[in-house]
Amino acid sequence: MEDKKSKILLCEDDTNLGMVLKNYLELNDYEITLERDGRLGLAAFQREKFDICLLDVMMPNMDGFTLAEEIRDVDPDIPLFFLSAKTMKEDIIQGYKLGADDYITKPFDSEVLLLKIKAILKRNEEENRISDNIEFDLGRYHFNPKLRELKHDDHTQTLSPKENELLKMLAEHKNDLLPRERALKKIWGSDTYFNGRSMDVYIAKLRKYLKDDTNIEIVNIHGNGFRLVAP
Amino acid sequence: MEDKKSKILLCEDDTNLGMVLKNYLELNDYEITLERDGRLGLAAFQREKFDICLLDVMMPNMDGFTLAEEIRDVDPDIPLFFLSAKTMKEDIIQGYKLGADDYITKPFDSEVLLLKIKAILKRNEEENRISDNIEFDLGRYHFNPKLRELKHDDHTQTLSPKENELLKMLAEHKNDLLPRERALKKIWGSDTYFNGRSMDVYIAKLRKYLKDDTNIEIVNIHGNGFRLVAP
DNA sequence: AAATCAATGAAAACGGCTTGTCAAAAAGCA
DNA sequence: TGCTTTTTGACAAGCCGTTTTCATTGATTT
Repeated sequence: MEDKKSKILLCEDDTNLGMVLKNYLELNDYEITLERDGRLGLAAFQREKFDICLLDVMMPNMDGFTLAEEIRDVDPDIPLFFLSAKTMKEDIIQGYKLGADDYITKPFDSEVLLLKIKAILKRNEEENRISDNIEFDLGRYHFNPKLRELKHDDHTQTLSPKENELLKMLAEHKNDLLPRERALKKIWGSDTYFNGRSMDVYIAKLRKYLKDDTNIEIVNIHGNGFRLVAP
Repeated sequence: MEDKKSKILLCEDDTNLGMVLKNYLELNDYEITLERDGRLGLAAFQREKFDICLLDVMMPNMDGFTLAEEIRDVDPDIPLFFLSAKTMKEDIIQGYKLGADDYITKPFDSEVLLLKIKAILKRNEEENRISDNIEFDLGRYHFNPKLRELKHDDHTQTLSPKENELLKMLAEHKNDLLPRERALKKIWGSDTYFNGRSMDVYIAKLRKYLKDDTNIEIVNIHGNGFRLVAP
């Protein structure tokens, strides 16, 4: 499994600036989705998985602040940068209130922007690394995501990467809802019909692996997601 | 025992500063490889072995932070110094300071730099002396990487350099995952198709050497790496 | 309650990629 | 030069993820 490029959602209605920035960031090995207004930005966000969002404040259809709220509804943790010509103090304050990680006023130095992006992504990476060594007890089972190992008694099942990631997410939400959309975006990268079907296949596989402890169940919550029920 | 000169990788796009620094450090009995951009720096790093890296932050082709990440991939422990003009935003610097052993702002006093280099190298030398003499017990086997010797009962197998390095990495991660990519970058210099094939050949060789103790196994974790299972 | 559409469950087929293995070629080294 | 070490090439075997198909269940409308 290779290190994949980090994906950036860039919402900017100024086509010139948007394209220039897109090209610049692509040269620096990021994958950019550029949308030209807030509504399109939200659609892109709901469809794909991003590592960071760069939002222009003033855009047609939906402004950057509103878009930020919508995004925060779906993912409370994703880093947000606002790009804005406004130096109004109130705007900046509102930006940070919405949980912005940075508020960048135009014109800005693209090199500095790049370094800020890197800094944020690196911080997030390190946080992920901490949760990398977690293991789970599920009834009679013991689950080690790092080794992709699901044991019980003297049985050891090696999980495939996708099985492993899905079970890990379920275990992190043990006895709680794991929303379909969340899992699809995190593991499959986007919430589409076929990815959804694929996920169902994996749910079936996990159920088979876990069937030796009748106290453990993966319950479907229709139209919403799954819940791993376990002591 | 003879002291070999410590080798320093210096990446600096300002030719003047680069040459001055190179000469100064050479006068102080270090061996310097000077490269003028990030990509060349990485190439040099993969080609030779260094004791410390001095990286300019702003360079053509690949900036110092990115280069640092690449270097850390291959060798997580090598000391890194960043050299940078002062104009950078403090917070960015702060973010990256974590990975760096020092962050030096230009203009700097070369004498101070020299002292810092000495201090770091001395610390590392001591650590290396310790980790250099490690031996491993693997089931019935005893493995001495320094002598490249793998013994069991009255059998002694002398390992080739590559066999030795690979088994050493596996042993350092005993019962844990050794990621493919990590081993490839560290031992082969880069993660390419043919290097991967080569590594598989070596895994097969090691398995053959280790087959006399059935408690020892080198297990593949598909797409991920290998795990040396041993008591 | 019947009809209908959408969401889910389960099995199997397929294509692509990773790994295991053997052997020969190439590169290093004494 | 001979020897060991390492890389390359070819092929088989295995693993994985997606897609397809068909069956089932849940929600909604009538």
